[in-house]
Amino acid sequence: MENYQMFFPCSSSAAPPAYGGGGGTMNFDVGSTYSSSGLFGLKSATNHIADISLSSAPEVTNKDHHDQYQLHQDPDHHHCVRNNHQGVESESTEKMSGKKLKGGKKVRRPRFAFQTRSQVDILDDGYRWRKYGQKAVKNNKFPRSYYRCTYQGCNVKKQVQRLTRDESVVVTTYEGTHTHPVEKSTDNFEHILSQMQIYPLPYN
DNA sequence: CGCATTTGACCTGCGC
DNA sequence: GCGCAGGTCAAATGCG
Repeated sequence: MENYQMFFPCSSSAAPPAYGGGGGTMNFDVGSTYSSSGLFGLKSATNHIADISLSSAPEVTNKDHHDQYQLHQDPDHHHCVRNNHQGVESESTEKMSGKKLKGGKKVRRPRFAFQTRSQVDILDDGYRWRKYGQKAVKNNKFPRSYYRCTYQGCNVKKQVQRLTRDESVVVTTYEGTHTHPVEKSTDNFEHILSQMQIYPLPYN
């Protein structure tokens, strides 16, 4: 049985900024990403997530380089992490995502990263993903894997990476919004999510 | 056979 | 301009 432990670093001492109302239960107000289908479009997830325990994250701040993932979202800007460039809205140009976009300005899509403690890299969030790349990441002994939702017309992507500092921690970054319902029953995960408390970090 | 994964090449942005 | 790092593509390969 996997033990998924969500890391939502609490920065209780610092009042979170406006979005989502700050603090409280499951209150993302992040425009497209938190769609009607749920968190990151995860309406729910996982058949086999059995024991997910909320945690006021142990110190996960990672000063070395881009490992510095913490729960964050960036509707328009890149915050803690280097989630820069990327995100072309147009479906037709999706293929060019991250590549040249002649004459066009880039529109950044919101991204979410969160950490989970898990033996496995892939959280079964109920959607079907196809791996399209893997890269070694600097200052990290684990590679980062890139996945795309396989549903036709859905251009949601996610990245999965394990932290060097703590091998049991998996960082998942979602980008985009699912345009379709979840493909499997994932009631359990939905229940988990409904109980989560989110404490967004302040941005600098 | 069809679909998913692997993996090296390629492209782009950024910092120096 | 150059090198580095991140992100994507696509051919090859694996698997059911």
